Order: sequence, then C-alpha cells, then structure tokens
Amino acid sequence: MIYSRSSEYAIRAFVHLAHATDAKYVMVKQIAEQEDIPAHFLAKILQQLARKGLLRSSKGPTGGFCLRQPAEDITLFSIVEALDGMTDYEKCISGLAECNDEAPCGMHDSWKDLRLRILDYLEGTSIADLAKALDEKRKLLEKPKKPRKTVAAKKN
Amino acid sequence: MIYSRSSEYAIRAFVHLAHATDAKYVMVKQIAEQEDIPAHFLAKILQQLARKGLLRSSKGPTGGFCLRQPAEDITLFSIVEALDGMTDYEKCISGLAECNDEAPCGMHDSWKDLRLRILDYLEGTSIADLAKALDEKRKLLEKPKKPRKTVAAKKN
DNA sequence: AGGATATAGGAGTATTTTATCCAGTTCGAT
DNA sequence: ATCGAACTGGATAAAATACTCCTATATCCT
Repeated sequence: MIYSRSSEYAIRAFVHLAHATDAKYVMVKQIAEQEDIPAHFLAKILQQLARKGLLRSSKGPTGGFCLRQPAEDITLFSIVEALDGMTDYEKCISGLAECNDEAPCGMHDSWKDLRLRILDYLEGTSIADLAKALDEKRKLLEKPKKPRKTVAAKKN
Repeated sequence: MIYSRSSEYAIRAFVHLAHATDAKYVMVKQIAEQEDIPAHFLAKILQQLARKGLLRSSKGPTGGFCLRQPAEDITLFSIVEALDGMTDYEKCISGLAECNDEAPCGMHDSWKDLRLRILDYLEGTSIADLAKALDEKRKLLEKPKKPRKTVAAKKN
C-alpha cells in the first residue's frame, strides 16, 4: 500500500536478480515461476524498467534481464518512482490541492513527518539490503538447531 | 497512498462534522460542496460508516449525519479500518503469503518497523487533532500582521 | 543461412476502485 | 394527512489497475 503491486513484483524480481551474482541474464519466465508472479505481467514491468535504465535486457537464447547497476546502488525509491511516480507523495494527504506549508490543512504537519519516514525507508533501502536480509533468514531456517520431527503445524 | 480515496473523503468529512460542534445533523450535500467531494459518492461512504457505528444518521428534513462519538475518540485508524480494511497491513509487504516473523523474507524486518510507524500515525491521530490543527492554521492565515496590498500572486 | 528462443510492444480482457443515477423509505413541517 | 427533504440501497457507468495474448524483432546456436 506504500506502492503498487507492479512495484512489489519489480522489487521481488530485482532481489531475485541480485542473487544471480555472475551478472548473467535471467529469463522472465524463470523469475516469474520462482517468485510466483504472473509471467506476462512481469515481462511488461521489467520492460518498462529496462527502458528507464534500471535493467539491461537481451533477446534470444541466453537472453533475459539483469541489473544494470550493482544491487547496492538500486534503492526501492528508484523502482517505485519509475513505476508509480511520486505524485501521490508530493500532494497533501488530505487531498486539498491548495494545501501547502502556509495554507490551511489539518493533516499537513503530522503527515509531512510520516511521509518523510516513508521516503526515508524507500530511499534508504537498497536491493542489496533486501537480498542480504533474505539470505540471512534462509540460512537461519536451513539449519535449525533442534528440528522438531517434521514440518507439521505450519502456521500461516 | 496510506489509505484509499474513500478514506480520504471520509476523514475530511469527519473533520467537517467535528466543527459542527452543536451535535446537529449535517447534510451530505453540504459537506460535499464545502469539501469538494462527489456528493453521491460521499453519501455511500458515510452510509457505510453509519452502518459500522461511527456515524449517526437521520432522514427527512433537519436530517443528515453527525459523529457518534466525540472527535477525540475517533482515530484515523478506525475510519481506514472500516473502509479499507487492514489486510494490506497484516500481510508482508513483499507479497509473500508464507512470510512471517520466522519465515524468510528480505523485507520483513525493515518493513515491520515502517508499518509500525504508519499504524502509530493512524492510531495516534484523532479527528479532533486534525480539526484543531486546521483551526489554528486558519487563524494564522486570517490575521496577517503585515497585509501586502491585495491577495494577488496566490502561489498554488 | 536458418531455426529456435527470448524480449519488445501493442492490443485486448478482467477486476477493483471511483463515481453516478434512481426508486424507495423515513421523518419533519405545514 | 400529506408533501417534500434527506438518507438507503441497488443498479449502472467510468476510470484505474491488474493481467493476458499475439505478433514482431533481435540474438544465439547449429
């Protein structure tokens, strides 16, 4: 709800690509299957991001997509901005077009603070951050110290 | 983007109602005009909120809507929850259904922190807060110490 | 060179959100 | 009692978002 579903898909795809460290191209189909994202839809999204310069693409066999910059340099902000735009964040949350720092709007100041935090989050989080966090979580789950029989009661 | 347009309209309508201090009913049409909200659409929204117990409604002449509780007791959260639901906030931002505090998801922890802030904002801000902030802003604008000729260059 | 493969891109469909309209019901006022 | 005002609720429409399909184009591989 901070960003669209398109952006969500893109972010997940980027994290996936960040794991393909050897800078090889990865097929949309492969990403879509492993990340459980509608393939055709994801293709569209990645095409957009390739046009915007965030991805590199190649056609034909051995083709696919790969990150154009190191994962450390790609922020969530750059992805969300490219797909959703930032107009929602630029206007006042109350929807009053006339509202600015001087004009009246009850929500203005408190929202400004929260918006800043959201933008900080988007600008301060890179694909590399997410990829690393994901790796660490996976490692923790791979070697459970005290495995309890089977993976039975899987709480959702 | 934190909440839907419906919620935005509702919040503005509630702030409007909070100003009708004498607990009288206010017509949808009147709110819609003054707040510049599509009247029929707003009617639907207020009906929903009346059904959920956040508003009191009355038909016929002298009828309309009024707050059911004091504005201090109505949080943004209660409105947004009633209209949008909180399912978006309950699930992991990455869209992974399987993701929970133990399961792997790169975004989980950082998002958890931000989500908490957003919910704090929604739960910690009441309609009375917004109404008061709006009043204060208006007062500041009403009596400019040094009025400069006319209100000419009205910057958007 | 030519066939297989993967992205590019346009067009089309489905679903959700936003917005409108109208007939029905309730209630106040004359 | 009756009329009109205002909410109620269902049906409809428009717009935005999410998703699918098909053809073209570029590239690798034999």
